Amino acid sequence: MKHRYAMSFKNPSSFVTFRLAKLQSRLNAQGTAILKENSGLSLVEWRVIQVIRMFDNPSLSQIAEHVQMDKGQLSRKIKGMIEKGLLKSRRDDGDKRIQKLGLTEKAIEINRRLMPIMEQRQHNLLSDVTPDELDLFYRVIDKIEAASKIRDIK
Amino acid sequence: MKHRYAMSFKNPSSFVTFRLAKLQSRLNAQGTAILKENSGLSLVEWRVIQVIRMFDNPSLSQIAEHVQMDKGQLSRKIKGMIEKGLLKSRRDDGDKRIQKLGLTEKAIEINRRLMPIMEQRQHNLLSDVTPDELDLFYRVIDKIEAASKIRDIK
DNA sequence: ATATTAAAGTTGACATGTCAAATTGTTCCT
DNA sequence: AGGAACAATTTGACATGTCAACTTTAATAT
Repeated sequence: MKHRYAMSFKNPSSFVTFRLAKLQSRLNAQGTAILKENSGLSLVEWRVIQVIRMFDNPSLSQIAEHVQMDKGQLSRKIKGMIEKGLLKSRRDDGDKRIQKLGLTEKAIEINRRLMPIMEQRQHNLLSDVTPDELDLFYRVIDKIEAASKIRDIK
Repeated sequence: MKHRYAMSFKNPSSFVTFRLAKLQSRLNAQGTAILKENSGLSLVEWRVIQVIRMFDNPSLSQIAEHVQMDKGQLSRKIKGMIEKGLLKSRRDDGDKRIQKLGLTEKAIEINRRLMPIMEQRQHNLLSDVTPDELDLFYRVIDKIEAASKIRDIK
């Protein structure tokens, strides 16, 4: 179903993208601060750990896909995380290009400690949002994301 | 009204922040690409122009507030935009610390050309979202943003 | 089979973002 | 008035993000 919007653009937040960017900026700052207080992790490191934890020894490319992140950046990040003793990698048996990534005990331990804090944060962020609203919110996000993948703009 | 969520966290998108970060990453890439094809502006430059256009000769701090951006970064960005002939600044008559920023003809011209393209983009992004859904979407964003400002986490 | 094309990951160059300290001008207090 | 506390902006140092080229291995197409 298509909709036509009478757009006024009286203020910059008339652009969804603008509004989202602003929110994102706040959430990043808050998330970074929480992680700093409670661990030595950066936001990206936290996200990488979540992805590895929730998927089965993903490859770098798969992680990049899940966190929608540049492979180059991720490559360096992961190297750093291996040096910090958070991740371990082993070559795939079949395809020798691929490195499968897993968490070390240290990362699992940090995650165990951090998880309740991050869940609490989520709870706080959503405390005024009803479950129905949240459902719809996710659905709209999906729609916008789907639309953002369509190549032609003009 | 407070809600308690039974959170499962089976996949990383169980975190709203995660889901939003991923969307944001896509939208940034798309926005940057569109601006590159149709102008020489970066995303931040585009946003700065919108803020200046929609408010009355704002100061650097006011812009920083509206785009939720680091003042240091903005300071450099604005210097660059002045050099590129997009912005003009004059010292405030009363308070000599403040610089009031305005658009040059060049920026106004670029904006005139870009505006329909960016509106079209917004239209495309939202084409599957009903006006009601969009309303709610904005309301949820507001709630999350409000919650993100509350200092105490624990 | 072998040549072409493509995928996974790495690297370098450069733009952007973040944080804190420094600078300059204002305001408030006594 | 004189100084402490503050606000607006700038600067420096350093982390992160982006883009494109490059290496190695795999898949595909003659």
